[in-house]
Amino acid sequence: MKIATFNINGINRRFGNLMAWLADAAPDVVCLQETKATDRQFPATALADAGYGAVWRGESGWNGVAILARGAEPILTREELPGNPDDGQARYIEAAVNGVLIACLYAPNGNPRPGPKFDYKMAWTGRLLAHAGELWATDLPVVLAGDYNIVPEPRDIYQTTSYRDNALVQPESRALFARLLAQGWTDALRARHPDETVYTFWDYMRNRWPRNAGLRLDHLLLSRELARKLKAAEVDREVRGREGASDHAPAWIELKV
DNA sequence: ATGACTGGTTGGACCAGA
Repeated sequence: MKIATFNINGINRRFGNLMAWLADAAPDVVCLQETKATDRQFPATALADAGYGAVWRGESGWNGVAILARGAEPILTREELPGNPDDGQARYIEAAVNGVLIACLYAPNGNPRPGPKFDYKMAWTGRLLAHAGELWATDLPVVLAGDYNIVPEPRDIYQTTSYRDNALVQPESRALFARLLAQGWTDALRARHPDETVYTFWDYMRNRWPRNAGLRLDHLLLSRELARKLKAAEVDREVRGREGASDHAPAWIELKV
């Protein structure tokens, strides 16, 4: 079973890129972030024509998340992160596919810092930590996949000082990610590549892709049982180099299921 | 500190991303 996460940065603007990658990679499950489409604008019919069932939650202009399943209909279990009924941003969706609980998340960026956006990042990611703790306690097979907007360690970003004050690399941000791992979750990409540099995002600006000036922001965290079944974890880097690409590349895992 | 890239919402600069 192959499960991917991909910050698509506009599903309709980049529908051709998405279709080409789906045809090549043939993932069983795809977590999408930044669909930037309202629920009505979501291209459910075209995805169904390509063989993918979907659940989605969008809003106008920004954010938006979706879970696709090849030859199946995901069974929706949640469409918001618990803990704040006043938070209307479309950043979380959760569904069961083939016996695996898939959590698709798009954590807030948090810039500029300090300020209300950074406070929101901390609060939202804190709510994620709480929910992840509850999921861990169920002992279900769970994948927490998405754009966490956190660079876990210094080696997960290219050599630079330009991100020094950025929300993505702050000790408070990294501490939240570390607390997730401390619950027991396995960071699949790092587990399969303990000594390699792995990036999933390259800014559009300043030739960051040709220079390989990247960051690792997209993560797949695995529950205990699924970690034992992990066969492979990779980033489809070449997708970032295509015409009209998102600024993120897809990351995926292969499970023995 | 600023600018540089891209998408979306608009009807034009502006917000947001990271």
